[in-house]
Amino acid sequence: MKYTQPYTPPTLVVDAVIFQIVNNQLQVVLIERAADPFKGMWALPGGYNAVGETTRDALQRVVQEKAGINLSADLSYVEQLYTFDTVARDPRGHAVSVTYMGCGRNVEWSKSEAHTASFPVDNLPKLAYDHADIIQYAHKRLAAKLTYTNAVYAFLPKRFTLSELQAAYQSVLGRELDKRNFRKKFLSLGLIHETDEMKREGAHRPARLYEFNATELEALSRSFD
Amino acid sequence: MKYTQPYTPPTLVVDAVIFQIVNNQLQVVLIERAADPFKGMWALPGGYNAVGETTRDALQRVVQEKAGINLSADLSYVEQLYTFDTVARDPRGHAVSVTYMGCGRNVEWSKSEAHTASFPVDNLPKLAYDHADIIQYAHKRLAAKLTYTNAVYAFLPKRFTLSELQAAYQSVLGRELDKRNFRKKFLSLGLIHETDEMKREGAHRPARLYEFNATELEALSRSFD
DNA sequence: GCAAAAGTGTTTGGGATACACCCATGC
DNA sequence: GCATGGGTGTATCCCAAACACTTTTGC
Repeated sequence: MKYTQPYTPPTLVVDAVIFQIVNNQLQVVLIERAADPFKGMWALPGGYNAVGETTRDALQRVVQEKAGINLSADLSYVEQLYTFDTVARDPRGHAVSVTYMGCGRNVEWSKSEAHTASFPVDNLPKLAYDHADIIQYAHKRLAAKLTYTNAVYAFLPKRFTLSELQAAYQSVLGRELDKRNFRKKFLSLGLIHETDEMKREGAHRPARLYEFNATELEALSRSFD
Repeated sequence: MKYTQPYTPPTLVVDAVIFQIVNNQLQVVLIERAADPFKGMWALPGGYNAVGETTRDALQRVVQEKAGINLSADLSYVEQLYTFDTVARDPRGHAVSVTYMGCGRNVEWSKSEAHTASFPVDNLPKLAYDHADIIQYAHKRLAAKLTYTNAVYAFLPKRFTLSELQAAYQSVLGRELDKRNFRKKFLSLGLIHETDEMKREGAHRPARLYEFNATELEALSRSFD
């Protein structure tokens, strides 16, 4: 059966805000636009959503095409963010963007992708479209998410030290936390368990390595912070 | 300039979850479908989003057309919820739905709209499409929203009693709250102020009427509950 | 021995929870 | 005077916040 469609739909696009932490800085993966509009400016990886594919599938495809990143393989957490739809956001015509946010660590792109790079969220280049707004929105959501879920796991290796965990929080929240209170609180949440492995690195006392009990998103019993 | 569009976009639709509280029950406004698919079943008011109109504008239009409700006039709080996009959600073809949630009180529709009605969220009729999922998602989000924002104002008249306020919370959260603790906590948030007016009704002590300081959404200093 | 990060406890204040009775009114 | 909902206070417990020194290692 065919839709009796009285209206022409707008173009549908998807865009990805891909976060990772590098040198204790929260960074976003961007691509440099090769063509107009906004040629030479940086933008979120994104592209068209065709009929018959979900936005999540389209995202996977365009992030692979545009940035050489495999979403499912490289990002341990992906969620839909918001749908941006102001009529003038794309100068070529009305394009509705369903945006996603993803978090990973050491996100890799093929070397051929010379126009892919990762920038600190608090020091972004000039951005195309309304992408600066989208990133700001994503950052706010991410910070909130860390306070009431176990989402940090997405930024960390399988085994990690408590200092690394705390540093991840600090990078996302943008402020310092008290070491003793942080450890006490986090350990009391029961999300992680210690391993018998230590991390020894540099001229100082080795650090105990921990693991998450679950690497799927779950709500915290008491919200953090 | 014209898009060089390599893909045909899916159909874009908008759907509204309109909440109100009636007899201390959280209810949702639904319309009875007059045509296939899902003829005779109930559904969220919604419809096509044309190129050139924002989803918010399309929502306003279709909610007026389908349910005879004026969103801006009748609902004091509206927010975008989520975009549902599974390919099979509409049997006629791939339709991506940008959904919104709105809250109001005594939401009115014209008498001619015989196929519009309001149902308790915990006792819904058989619903078309994936609308049961959408309502469940909206309800969860609404409950969360009440705990960290002043969003309840949308369900209440300009002046209201503390018992009415508490009842609104209870209807949304689906559980009882302690009267003394509720009042102490809510008053300490500084969101409302008392007026010199009393509500006298029935054979019992009159109740002090209160007003919100702001009727725009704001975050609570300490989260509620 | 010294530089560097890991690790560790206690005190204090404030808010969450639990809980029961008197007040003002209409009839 | 009685039925109905409005209105009020206290004690306890847990958690958040503030805060500084010792431990283990590599060189």
